[in-house]
Amino acid sequence: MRTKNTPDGQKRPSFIETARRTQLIECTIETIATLGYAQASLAQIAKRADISKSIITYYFSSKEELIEQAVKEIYTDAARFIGPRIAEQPTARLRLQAYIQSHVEYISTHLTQMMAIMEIAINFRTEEGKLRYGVATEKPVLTALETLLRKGQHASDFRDFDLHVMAVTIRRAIDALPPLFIANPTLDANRYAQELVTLFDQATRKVTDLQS
Amino acid sequence: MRTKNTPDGQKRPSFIETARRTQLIECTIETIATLGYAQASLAQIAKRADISKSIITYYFSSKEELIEQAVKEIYTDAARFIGPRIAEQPTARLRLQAYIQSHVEYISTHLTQMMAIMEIAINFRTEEGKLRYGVATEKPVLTALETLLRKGQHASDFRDFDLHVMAVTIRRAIDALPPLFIANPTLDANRYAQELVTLFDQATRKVTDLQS
Amino acid sequence: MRTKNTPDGQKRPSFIETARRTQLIECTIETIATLGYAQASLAQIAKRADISKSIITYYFSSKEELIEQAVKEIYTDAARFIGPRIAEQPTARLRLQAYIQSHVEYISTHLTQMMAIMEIAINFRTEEGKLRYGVATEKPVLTALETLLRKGQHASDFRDFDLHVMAVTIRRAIDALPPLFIANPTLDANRYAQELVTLFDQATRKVTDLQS
Amino acid sequence: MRTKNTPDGQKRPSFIETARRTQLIECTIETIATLGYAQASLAQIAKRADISKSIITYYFSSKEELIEQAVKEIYTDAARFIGPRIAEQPTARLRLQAYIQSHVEYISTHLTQMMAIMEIAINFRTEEGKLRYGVATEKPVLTALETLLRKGQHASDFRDFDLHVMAVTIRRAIDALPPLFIANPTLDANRYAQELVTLFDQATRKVTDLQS
DNA sequence: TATGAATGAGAGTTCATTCAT
DNA sequence: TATGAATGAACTCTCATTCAT
Repeated sequence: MRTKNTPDGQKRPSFIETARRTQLIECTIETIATLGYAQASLAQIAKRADISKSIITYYFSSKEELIEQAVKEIYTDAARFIGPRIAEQPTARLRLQAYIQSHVEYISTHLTQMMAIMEIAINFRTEEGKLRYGVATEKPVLTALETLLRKGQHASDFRDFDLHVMAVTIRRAIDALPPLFIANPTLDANRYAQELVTLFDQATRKVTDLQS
Repeated sequence: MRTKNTPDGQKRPSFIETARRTQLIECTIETIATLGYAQASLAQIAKRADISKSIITYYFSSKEELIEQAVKEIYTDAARFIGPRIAEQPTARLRLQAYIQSHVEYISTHLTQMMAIMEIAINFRTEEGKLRYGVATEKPVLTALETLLRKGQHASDFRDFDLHVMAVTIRRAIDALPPLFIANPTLDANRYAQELVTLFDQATRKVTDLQS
Repeated sequence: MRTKNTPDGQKRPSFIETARRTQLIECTIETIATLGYAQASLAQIAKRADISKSIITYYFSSKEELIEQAVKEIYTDAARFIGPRIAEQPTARLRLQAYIQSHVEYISTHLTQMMAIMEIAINFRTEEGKLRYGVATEKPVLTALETLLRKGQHASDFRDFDLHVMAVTIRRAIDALPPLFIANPTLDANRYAQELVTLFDQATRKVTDLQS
Repeated sequence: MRTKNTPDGQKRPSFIETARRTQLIECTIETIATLGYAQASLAQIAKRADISKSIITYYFSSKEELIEQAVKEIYTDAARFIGPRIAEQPTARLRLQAYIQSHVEYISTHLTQMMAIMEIAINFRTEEGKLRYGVATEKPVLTALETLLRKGQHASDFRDFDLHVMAVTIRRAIDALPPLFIANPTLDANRYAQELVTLFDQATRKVTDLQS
């Protein structure tokens, strides 16, 4: 019923609709991040938005759709920030550096979203009981990172490590951040990023490159 | 009603009680690992144990206690396996190596328990809504690892990295394994461990040590 | 707000109003016939009409009124078709024959309406929980049929059966048709009508009339 | 969870369970008969039984199962009464007579059940929206009646009418009774049955048989 | 004239927990 | 020691209706 196409083109969502959907997605993200996935009932989300429960199902056909929209929103925004920062680097080594730095920067400035998306990734299941954003969903992300690393190996920037192990380790190092930052708000994101950069720079380096 | 200490002495748990508690804890672990934390209702756990739901609340004062016992059980068993393997190593470098290898070995042979404990860590909250096994709970684990690393730095085995960052990165690299092994049962644990060992060996090394 | 009579005269409904009301009644009939009474929510009706839900409550004070109008519409149209066909027959026997034939003919060509009206008759209840179109509402219909039959008895066309039993049986034989035709579209309406005519012709006949 | 088979045989339902299930089925039948299918929510049923809503889903896995059990119960009981009364008759004509009489007798003494089953037949839909006890379900009933009639035709007891039309007409004449009896409790069931018997006796008779 | 926005009531269902036996 | 029985709270979702524009 919401935002449907009409024969003569597309029905633009009204201002209020856009505002409400945005508001509801934000409240959903906040609620999940704050209370955890399991406690983020429609009632809690509505309470946070200070509206009635039914409004949510008025703008979203189901809780499932609401959460999927939230995920989409978060991913899109993150990709817009991070993507270009990596792409503009000329070498694999610099791209890996940019990969880490841009992720840390984005995460440290979007803690709520990052907590929410992790809660969702871990808990959101389809009707058949399988994780909606589980290992399979992460695959493209890992593949992209592996591709970056592989190019580095081909260019002799990197040593001959296992691509998958390295990619997973980098990803998990990054995913570790949201709870860290939330538990310790004074944590210095730049320093943390720099430490990670150095860590993985050494980890990926050819031994001979370290000489002298 | 449950075996509690009384001022005048101790009431030993009966054989049946011990057996039941063990059985229930195992079933809880399996259920959480298989269905996920949210789906692991008392009904599901009882179903898996092929007993009535009430038995659970007879032996455990609440679901909360049951899960806490399960966590305790898993931690204890893991520590018994891993602890000595690390302690017997003479140098920090070897201890780190043993740390990674013994963790990977234990995890790859206790996937159910590891999945369960991760589900619990991520989802189990107190009544006030705070994670019961969150960052605070992990602190001792991290501290121990940091101590290991610090000793290595003092002994000039390791370079001068940030202890916390390195410790977190190692932990997350290890925590990544359960879902990986479950999704890909043919994964070679030894190779994975060796890759991680090499990765963090290089990451912690002093540059000059790598020469020639 | 809706066309109501005022003391000083009458407010004629506008063209648009008439069109809308007709459209909405049609869509209501179709929806009820297709999805069943319970599934025929205002949302479904509006969807079928491709308009907003609110239009319905703009032109009809409530869902109750909408359905009552639909019933009225269906009854009126059916009566216009069937009434004259019966009236023009000279004898009771022929009128009964025409009664059955004209009903079967009308029903077989108005299946949607007939399904809808049956759904409504069976399900539509007042606020107190009583059927709005239950036995009481059917009474005039039965009385008319009973009158026809009584005249036949007085004219010695018919034997001395119980008027009410015969009338009810004839009505139910006719009411049975809509689901039959819908489930089996190849059903021959004329043959069915002829079978019913013969059936009730024999059922109403005096035994002596059947001789020779 | 209810009444499950165990390896060593069958787990008999407890006395209370049997009593509750019986009670709940009865209350369901009464509620549907009284308030209509749409108003017969679990809340209403529980209210009538003076228990909490959850008990219903404790004994029945879903509302669907509850209703199916109710249907089964009603059908079984009715068949037990009616079946033998028909079977014991030697000729088709007498069997048809017994068919009508036993149905009328059973219906007039089980009005609540008959109302309920009609409500259910008309309204109970599967998830796909199709009637659970619709035309298809009635087929065996009609087929049995058609078989009875066909034998009568073969034995030259009956004239050469269309089997399906006659069967449907007889069924509908019988199905008409529950609302009639409820609206008019003083109605004489025996007289009604006798009228129907005569009606269909004449309707099925060969013309020549009526001579003399 | 038309509609989007919003709501509260109530639907079926799940669940941890209590209690009597 | 074990369990069936029962409950109340909370869950997601549907719906007829109201209201401002």
